[in-house]
Amino acid sequence: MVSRIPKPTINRLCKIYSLLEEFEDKAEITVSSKAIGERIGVGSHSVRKDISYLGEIGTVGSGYEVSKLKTHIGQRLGLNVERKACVVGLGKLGRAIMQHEKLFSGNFKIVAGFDANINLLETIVTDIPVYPTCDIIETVRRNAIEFAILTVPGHSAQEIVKRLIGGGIKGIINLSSATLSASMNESVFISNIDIFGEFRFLSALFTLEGENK
Amino acid sequence: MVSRIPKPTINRLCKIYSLLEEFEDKAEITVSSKAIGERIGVGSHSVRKDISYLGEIGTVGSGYEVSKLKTHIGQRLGLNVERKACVVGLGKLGRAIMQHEKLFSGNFKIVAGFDANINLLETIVTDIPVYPTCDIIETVRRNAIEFAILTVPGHSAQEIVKRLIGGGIKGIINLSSATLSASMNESVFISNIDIFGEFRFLSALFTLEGENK
DNA sequence: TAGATTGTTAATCGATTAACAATC
DNA sequence: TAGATTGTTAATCGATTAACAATC
Repeated sequence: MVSRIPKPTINRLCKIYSLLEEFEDKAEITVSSKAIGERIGVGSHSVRKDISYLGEIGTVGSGYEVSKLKTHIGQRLGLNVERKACVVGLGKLGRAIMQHEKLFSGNFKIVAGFDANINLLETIVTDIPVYPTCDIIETVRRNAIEFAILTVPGHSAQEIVKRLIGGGIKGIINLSSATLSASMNESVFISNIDIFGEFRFLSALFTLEGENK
Repeated sequence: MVSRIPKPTINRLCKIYSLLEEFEDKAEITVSSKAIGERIGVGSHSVRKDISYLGEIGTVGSGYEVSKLKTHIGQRLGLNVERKACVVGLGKLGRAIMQHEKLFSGNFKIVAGFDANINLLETIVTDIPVYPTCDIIETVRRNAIEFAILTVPGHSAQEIVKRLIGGGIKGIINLSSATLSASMNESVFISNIDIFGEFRFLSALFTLEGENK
């Protein structure tokens, strides 16, 4: 039996997967753990250890076959499955993300947008259908939307999450300034990304530089 | 001598700081580690441990004084110092961030924008001065800009970073799909945030659910 | 063969959690 | 006083790093 995969490893495997797409475009046949490590910013041991969670995939002496490794990672992590997503909060940031179609390489598709401001909805020009936030539960359920990206003001984030969960959402990327966490009985994955908070963090690291490595 | 502060702790202290701003607005006088923990999604022990890196600030039995704790965190992490920042890459995402002035509560100020496309620059309506990317080094240096946010395509990220570092930048938030790392001799903090990669990560977590807690 | 590179084990490192004495 | 809550120590947990035998 293959053991549980640690979260940091899952994260790196996702990065490796993206990298392999790039190598495939360049028609590279094989790649070594050293080459991968240099690109994603970790040591070659880490890369080998991470990949070893998927089984024995490499060839001693010559490295990994690009297409084979990509297939293994994709299958194990379910990265080849198409996922439907929605954006909640159609301010500048939300609209920018909704229309960033190019970055959704392959398996993600934004199928709906939501905003509390009905007047704003009328002004949005896009192929993607947009709805008022009161329709979240019904729309998410009807379209079997699995993931959501939150770009609403921090104070309304918690309420929106409740509705998304009510509609059966499976994962949420929270770009609001609020820190959200799923309560015990709810099986939803929440990833908090606070871009502006990140400025503070960098600023703090800089202040503490020296004493802190 | 106070020991080195771990990175996860620094990150949480930043979150606590934001929270304290909120409590201050609500005119709360004191707050307990339990209350803080509930809001940032960690246990009360973690909160106490984190705060204890700053010294003995709380009062046994009644918790922490909001304003006192905020002052301590702010001073130690340098969060009260005003920082100048710039945005490189003025596509939809970059413009959205540049104009998100409201979220820059207090200590961050975006003083410049850059884009490689000179025609695009002409069309941008904003109070913030914008420049072609070839002016990065000179502009960053002249204005003593400390932080940069990168919203350029992945393939040009590395080249832009070189210029930013050439201008003396201290921290970079990288929102491109490329994973960047500072080489040994460069003292710059880089934070990689791949919003679209995060979708993959969530999708993988969901796929592995059950076997992986 | 000789050089390269994997997969795995063991050692190290660092962070989180638990528990509790101290005390307002 | 009794209840609440801190700061700290010790125990646990998990991830990273180092090293190397195996082998193409």
